[in-house]
Amino acid sequence: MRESFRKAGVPLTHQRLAVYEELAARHDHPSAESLYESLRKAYPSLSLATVYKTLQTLHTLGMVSRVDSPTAQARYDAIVATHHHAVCTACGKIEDVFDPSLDRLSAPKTAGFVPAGHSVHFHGLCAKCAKTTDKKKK
Amino acid sequence: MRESFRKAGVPLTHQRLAVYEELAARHDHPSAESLYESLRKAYPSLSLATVYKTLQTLHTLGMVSRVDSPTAQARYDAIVATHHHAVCTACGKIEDVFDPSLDRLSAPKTAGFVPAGHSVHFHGLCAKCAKTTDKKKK
DNA sequence: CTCCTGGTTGATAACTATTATCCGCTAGTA
DNA sequence: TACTAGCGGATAATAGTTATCAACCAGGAG
Repeated sequence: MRESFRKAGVPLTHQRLAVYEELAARHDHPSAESLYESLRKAYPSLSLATVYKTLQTLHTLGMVSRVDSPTAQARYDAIVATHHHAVCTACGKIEDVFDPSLDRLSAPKTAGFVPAGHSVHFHGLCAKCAKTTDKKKK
Repeated sequence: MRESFRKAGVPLTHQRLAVYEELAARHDHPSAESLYESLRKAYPSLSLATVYKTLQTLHTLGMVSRVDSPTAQARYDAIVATHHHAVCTACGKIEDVFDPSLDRLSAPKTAGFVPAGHSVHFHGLCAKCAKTTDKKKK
């Protein structure tokens, strides 16, 4: 934990530790606001902006994951048939993925959950961005 | 098309037709704003709010699908290991789904895409909301 | 232990995506 | 063609998130 920060060269502050510990203790996938509400009891001076910035930092360090898509905007599609998506993490491009084998995934075994459908999100680099990244490495 | 509207009892206006046709003609999963930009050339009087409202209408009619998650807020998770989610469409609750069989999905065959990972989103009703819906039906 | 310095914090303003409001107008029906 | 419920347009309002910037703290040098 402490090492992860040192390795990345970012200071380990009280606030960052507090945000991470709170998040690790909860299993309800809280939003930034929700974390802020919980934390302000123990740290009244904590700012909401700090929670956002800290979550961002932790995310880039790979210590935390985001549940929802990284693009804030809702994006639409005239294709209603079941299909899946490949999202480019660099440019945000969304490509359709048609693969019937993905359509027949078994429903989750979580007790009482009534499944209505599912979708698979692949994330990675699209052809164009993969090439660009390649060039940078050279 | 025209029937879908009649069946649902909603008027088929020029604007709705225009939005749908534009969306059907594109395959880049445009956002509301992006559609608005394209449409305002042919329909200068079109309002952005109308695009939003129309997309919402089309979505509830099942004629259009949203790519991103329905919850606007980003939600975080201290679990970095590969796992999946079951999202309740009624209350927004997110449950973790651990199922190794889902972790080994084949990467998309889209040309040039460099996959980094994937996640499966189940959507449906959680145990609590399924019960509530049941009561309403009675 | 103390000082220094760059990165961080906190408070707030700004910004972006989306939704609500209100009034004039239009699609669908008779 | 006339009627009327619902829609469209313009704008304000809202929610979530990010930018700004002065004051402050963590962590290394001395």
